[in-house]
Amino acid sequence: MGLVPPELSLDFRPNFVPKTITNFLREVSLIGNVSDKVSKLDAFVKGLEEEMKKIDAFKRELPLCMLLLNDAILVLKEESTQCMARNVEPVLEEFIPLKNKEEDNHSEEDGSLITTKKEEDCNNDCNNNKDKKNWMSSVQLWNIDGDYCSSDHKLDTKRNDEDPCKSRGGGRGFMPFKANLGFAARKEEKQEIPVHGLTLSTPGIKNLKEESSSTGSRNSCSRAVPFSATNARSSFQSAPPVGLSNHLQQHQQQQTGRKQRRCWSPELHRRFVNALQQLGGSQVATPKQIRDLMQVDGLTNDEVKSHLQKYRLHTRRLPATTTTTTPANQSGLVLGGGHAWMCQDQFGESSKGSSSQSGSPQGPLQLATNTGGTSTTWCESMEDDEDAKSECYSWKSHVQKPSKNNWKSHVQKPSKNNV
DNA sequence: GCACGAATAT
DNA sequence: CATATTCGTG
Repeated sequence: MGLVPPELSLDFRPNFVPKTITNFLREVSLIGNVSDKVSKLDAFVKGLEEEMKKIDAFKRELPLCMLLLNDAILVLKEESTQCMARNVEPVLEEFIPLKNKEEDNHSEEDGSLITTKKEEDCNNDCNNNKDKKNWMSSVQLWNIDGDYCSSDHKLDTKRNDEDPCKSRGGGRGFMPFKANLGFAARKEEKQEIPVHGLTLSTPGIKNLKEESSSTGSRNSCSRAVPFSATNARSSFQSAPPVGLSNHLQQHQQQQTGRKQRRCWSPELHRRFVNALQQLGGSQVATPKQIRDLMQVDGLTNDEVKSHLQKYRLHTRRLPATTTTTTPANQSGLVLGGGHAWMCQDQFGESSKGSSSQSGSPQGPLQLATNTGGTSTTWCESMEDDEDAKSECYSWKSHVQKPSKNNWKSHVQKPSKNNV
């Protein structure tokens, strides 16, 4: 857009007249009868105005068309006016083209632009599917949202299988909403191998640190994806696609030193949340219990612990934004910073005891989209309850104990961890 | 020695 | 940021 050629520049408005107009004026100039001239001019203007209306809807996408039409209309009107005024008719010369119509096609380099086009062409273009299409595609503002929503929805409703890790190029654990914001899309949509996310899909490889350092990517999943270019390096142990036994995983882990990043797919998370509910909430549930309930093969305590930690973290710090904790939110799913947490656990009430939900998919999840990018809007509902319990928590949060280090030195437990 | 939560590293 | 690891404790 910023490339408007001189001819189209607003600065030239008074001088720039498309050839078509020029030719038209030339014709008109040949007419002796002034009234005829005027009527002809008016007719043309009218036609242009009509065209203008037609493309009005596309003005955003066809600014140049609008501009040209507008220019033409102005010029013709002026001409018409002058004509009537002088009753005679000299003028037209000023509109005489410097180039010939024939030049149209090739002349200027920018020629590609509308400069060479006639109004009609322009109009045609305007009505042209192609343009419309472009226009439409460029509108994406809502598209994005829609996309996001839909995909999201998809996940929620059918989340049976695969899941984001695989379906999305760079998918990450939960629903990677943010990712696709418009541009990003282009990235390698690696559709590589079907790494079944679900279950624990631990994607297998451990390209961990090495590759992580190279790309710095933080997409857990993508990282895990076996054959991605970035991972090429770690190919030496191409990942066993799916179910990779713990055994194997461990083995690999040993080799690489670092554990493979677990991709917490929505499904996985769902189970996690489910387990939480059954256990009475994130504040009381312990990693081990959770893991047991989740019944996910290969899932480790540490992983659950880690996830739980984050979960708590997120659920607990409710935006001081007060309010918004409408009861309605209770079963909501919340999103923050791109991740969606399903805080369904409002076990506060019912849920807890009922084992009913264990296997079955949880009820309808609702999304509380918070695209704001701003941080959180965690639905904590239940967490409120928990906050009550958070007593114990509070002391934790009061980390402030600086003495810690000192103690540490004193205590100096040499044991296990050091290894 | 295990399980946790918190802190820190990646 | 999300996840993994480490640390300090009970």
